[in-house]
Amino acid sequence: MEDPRWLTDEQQETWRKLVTVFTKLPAALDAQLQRDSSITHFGYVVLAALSETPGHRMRLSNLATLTNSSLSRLSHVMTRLEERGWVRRERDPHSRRSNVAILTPDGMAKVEECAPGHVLAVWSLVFEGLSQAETQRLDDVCTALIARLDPPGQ
Amino acid sequence: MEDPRWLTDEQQETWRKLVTVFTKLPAALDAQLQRDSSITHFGYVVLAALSETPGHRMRLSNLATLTNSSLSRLSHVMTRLEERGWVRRERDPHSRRSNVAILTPDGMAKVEECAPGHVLAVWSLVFEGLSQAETQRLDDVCTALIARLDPPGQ
DNA sequence: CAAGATTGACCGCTCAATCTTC
DNA sequence: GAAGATTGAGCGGTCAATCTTG
Repeated sequence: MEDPRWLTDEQQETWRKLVTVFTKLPAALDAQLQRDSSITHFGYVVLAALSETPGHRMRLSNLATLTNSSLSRLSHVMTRLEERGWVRRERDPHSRRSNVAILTPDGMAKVEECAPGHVLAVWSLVFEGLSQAETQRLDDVCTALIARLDPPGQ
Repeated sequence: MEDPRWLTDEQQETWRKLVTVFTKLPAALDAQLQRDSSITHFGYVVLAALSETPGHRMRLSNLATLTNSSLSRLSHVMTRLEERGWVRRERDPHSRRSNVAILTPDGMAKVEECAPGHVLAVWSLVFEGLSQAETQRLDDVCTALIARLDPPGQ
């Protein structure tokens, strides 16, 4: 666990599998949502995040953090979601340089329309095959990985 | 573990974490390779796969399967890698409708140039923080997920 | 100058259409 | 017609530049 110049055989094997997972899982999610609801997984994540928030509204910078995206990416997506009538933007009354994303009624309806198919996909791609103990292990592993990915030292 | 209509609270929480991982991990890998070596993670995967093969050559359809990509995606990437002189294509002598991807000497040099930085990134993003037991659990979890993602019933 | 946000150019991927070989 | 592969259009994302507010 000390020499970063190579990986052990076990680590290489595990790495290949992890790459397969993060290649295929997002592709499968996007494919389902695109096919059944004509929306990106990330677009859905944005709408879903707003739908769980009091007043269905949130500052863009906070929304970007919550959805693990850059402000630039979020802004582009907001533009597309706005064109479809699912969100709108408002100036934050408390700070003139902040903007707030707001879920429209149509947007809320869209989330509710997408959710069943998406949940089914998540369930059958991930959780159907996992026992409660395995789910807990998946959670632990993700927690450990996130600790490395979200630079704790800032 | 039976009703696909909703996820349990634990599953929802685990799902959020998993989404964070497969959002940030590929982004971090791409960022490192792009910054230090001006190559995509997927481009690197293609070159690395060829570098481990006898004769540094492989049929495109096999390479697509091995790298979890569509033939279309692979073909586009091959075009870009070819323009940079790292691979070339040849007609398969055994089957006139198959093509073979071949790693050039420059391509081999490119892999060797990229590898140290990439390995260091993988190590510090993933394995540095994991004990051997945790690595084994990560492997198990990935194996379980892949079983669902790679439709076994074809 | 930093934080919040937007914009445009460029690049990579997906999807459907197409071509060739079996 | 299916398998192997390529191509072009269109879309989503990144990066750097820009604008405004604090």
